[in-house]
Amino acid sequence: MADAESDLLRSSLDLLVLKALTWGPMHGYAISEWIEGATADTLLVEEGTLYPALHRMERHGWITAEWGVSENNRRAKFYKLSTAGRARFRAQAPVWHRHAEAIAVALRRTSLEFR
Amino acid sequence: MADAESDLLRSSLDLLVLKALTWGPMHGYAISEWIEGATADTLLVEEGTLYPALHRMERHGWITAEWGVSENNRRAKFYKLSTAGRARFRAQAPVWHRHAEAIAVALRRTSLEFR
DNA sequence: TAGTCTTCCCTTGTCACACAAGGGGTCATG
DNA sequence: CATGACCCCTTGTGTGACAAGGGAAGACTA
Repeated sequence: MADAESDLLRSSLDLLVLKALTWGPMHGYAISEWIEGATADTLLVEEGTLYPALHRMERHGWITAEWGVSENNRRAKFYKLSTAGRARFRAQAPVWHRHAEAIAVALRRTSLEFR
Repeated sequence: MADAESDLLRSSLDLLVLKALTWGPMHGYAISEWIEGATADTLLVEEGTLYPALHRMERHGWITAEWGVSENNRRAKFYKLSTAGRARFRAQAPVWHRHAEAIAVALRRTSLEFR
C-alpha cells in the first residue's frame, strides 16, 4: 500500500540531500541526522535508502565524495556539492514547491466531503 | 533519474483520487481531468498510471466501481468513495500536509547556498 | 581487558509503482 | 464513412524504498 511517508520521501530525498550539503561537506550519517532534525523527525531516512541514493547522486555528478575523518575520529566519506549539484538544487527546488503547492490546493478544495 | 513531478505524483495520487470522489461519483477519465484541472495542469496523470491505481484502490476497499453511462453517452465505469475510503482520506490528508510542510521548511532553511 | 555501544559504511532481495507503448470499442460530427 | 473525442485496459521496463542482513573501528565501562 502506498504510504504517504515513504512516497513523499521518494519525491524529495535528492533535494533534501542537496540542501543538506549547501551547509558544507557532510558524511552520510550526518546527512541522515540533518534530515531528521530539519524535518523535526517527520522524515526518517533508512541507511538502505540513503547510501544507494548518495551513490546514485555521485554518478549523476551532483556530489563528489572524499574519505576523511569524522568529528568522532572515525573513518567517514564526506560528500560535497558540485557545481552541477548546486544548479540541480536551484532548478528543482522551485519545481518541488510549485507541485507540492498545487497538490495542497487541490486537496484543500471545499467539496461534499463534510456533508 | 528521479523526477520531481512523477515522484510527487507517486506520493499523492491516491489522495487526489479520493479527493476527486468527495465531489461525487466519477469515472476514470473524468478523474484524470479533475486532477489536471485542480492542479492547474501541474500534474498530468497517464492512463497507464491511473487505471491500475483505481483497481488497486478498489482492492483496498476505498472505492467501489459500477458501470454506467457517461455525460457523453458512453460506457464508463463510475467510482464511488466507500466509507473506508472517506476515512482513509480524512486520515491521510493531514499526514500528507504535515510531511510536505516539514520538507518545505527544511528546503527553505537559509544556508550557505547563496554565498 | 573484555564486552558493549556508538558511529560509520555497505549490499542483496523483494515489492510497489509510474510510465511508455501498445490495444480496443463506441458515439458524434462533418 | 472517416475522423476525432471519449473511455477502458494491459504488458514490459526501469527505478527506488525498505528490511535485513554484514562489517569495522573508536569509546566507554565494568
